[in-house]
Amino acid sequence: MARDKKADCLEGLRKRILTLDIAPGAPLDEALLSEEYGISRTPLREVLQRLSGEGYVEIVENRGAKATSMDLMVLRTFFETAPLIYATIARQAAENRKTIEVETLKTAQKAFLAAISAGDAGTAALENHRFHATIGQMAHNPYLLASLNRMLIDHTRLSQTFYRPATLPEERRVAQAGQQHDAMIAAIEGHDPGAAVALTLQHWDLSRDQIERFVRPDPLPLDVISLKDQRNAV
Amino acid sequence: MARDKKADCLEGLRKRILTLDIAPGAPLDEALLSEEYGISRTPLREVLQRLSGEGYVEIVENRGAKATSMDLMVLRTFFETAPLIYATIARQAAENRKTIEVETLKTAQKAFLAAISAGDAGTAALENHRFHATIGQMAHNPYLLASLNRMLIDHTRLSQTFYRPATLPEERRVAQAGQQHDAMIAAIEGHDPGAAVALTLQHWDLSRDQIERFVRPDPLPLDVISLKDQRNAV
DNA sequence: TGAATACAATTTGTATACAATGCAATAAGC
DNA sequence: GCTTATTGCATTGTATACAAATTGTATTCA
Repeated sequence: MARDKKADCLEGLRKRILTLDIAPGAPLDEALLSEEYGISRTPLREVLQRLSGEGYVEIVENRGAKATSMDLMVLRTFFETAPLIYATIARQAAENRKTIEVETLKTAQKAFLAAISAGDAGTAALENHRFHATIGQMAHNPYLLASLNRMLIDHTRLSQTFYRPATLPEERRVAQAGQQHDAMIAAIEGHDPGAAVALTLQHWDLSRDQIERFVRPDPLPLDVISLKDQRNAV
Repeated sequence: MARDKKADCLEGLRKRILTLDIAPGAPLDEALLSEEYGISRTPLREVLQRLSGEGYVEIVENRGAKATSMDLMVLRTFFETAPLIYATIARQAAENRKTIEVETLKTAQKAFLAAISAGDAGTAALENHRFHATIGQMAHNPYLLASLNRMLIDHTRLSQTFYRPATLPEERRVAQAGQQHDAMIAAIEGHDPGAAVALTLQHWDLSRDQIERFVRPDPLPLDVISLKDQRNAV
């Protein structure tokens, strides 16, 4: 299996960053990682350079690499920019997709649904990432693709909780996301840019609401010790 | 001067690709370049990886690096996408610019005008690149910045002839581009997103017309040998 | 006590030697 | 004659050893 260790390392680090196994801002130790993936530091450093170009990590000279951080201002920008990029990519995917690419997209969707059914949250998030990255490819626009791929990194990291539904309404939203994917496939396959854009914006709304719940979760219960007891406690 | 050879190499290769000194699709020989910049292959390869991430070069495993190519379909996409990215970046630059950044932009513009006055076409193109990259920074949108930087690479390569005006109308257009820059600075400094967008679209129109003249130049004269002579020639 | 400095330890950056891969030219087989 | 092997060469990929830089710690002196 581990025939191409360098590729494994590249893919492995991508996954670990996307799933928050490596947290935003966490330092990446060259010696440790090269040991872990069974390669020397030279190719590992090339992997880090590449990940830096893709937006997964940030490298500072003489001070090593970190997983790309997500501060408040960037988050704000993320919400601002996502609809524009996603919608434009969807439009161009519907316009420019090749027949063979639709099959790739359907395969990604199948894997996505399977991961949801299996309750495998990490895999579901990664397969969702792959689904949207595939649509990005289908737009055949290298310029916008650069933006999209950067957005998808943060989007996947932000939506980690999405595929671990705790309540019935959450579960329903996950199922709805799966249905929206199917509708998007149909619009893209049918060369219908208008529908692709509309569906994409709906999909974004669903995702955005869920992310907001992740960023601003319900506050911890105040009444574990009742307020009255607290007053008398000291 | 050549204290940090690696940085020189990075910057040098960027410039050579932007000025078409290294043509689109041209292979980059590791041994040759490392010799040329006085560094070993290890850091040179890291430079190439980085340039790959920035969109300047394309690396194929076991087959080396090439300057990113510009085929017909990509060119079409370029014209399609540029207004959207440029306008959106301009809007956000006007909204989000910091005071200190305006000075940086003015410095870039000064260098740009100086290069034009000096008739230094290569430098003018590079300084124009720097001007627009600076506006990109000022938008404080890492997602869109990825798109913008990729567009600017191809834009600079396509507009190489622009700053080498051969006729009076061309010279006038170069001067107009300089004036538009000044107006854009004012709009961004004045926090006027609407004006920034409008000016940017005008600037794009000017640039697009010039690029079209570059891509589709005037046909070679047919009457060097008159048509009548041609008919009788064979 | 606190600031400054010298030193040690860890980490990053680079050069070189060697292994593996791909390409091209030539030779063998149908 | 055309396709298919084979061999040699050129180029890319990797490991290791070493150099440079940064960080943390201890020690000295005001």
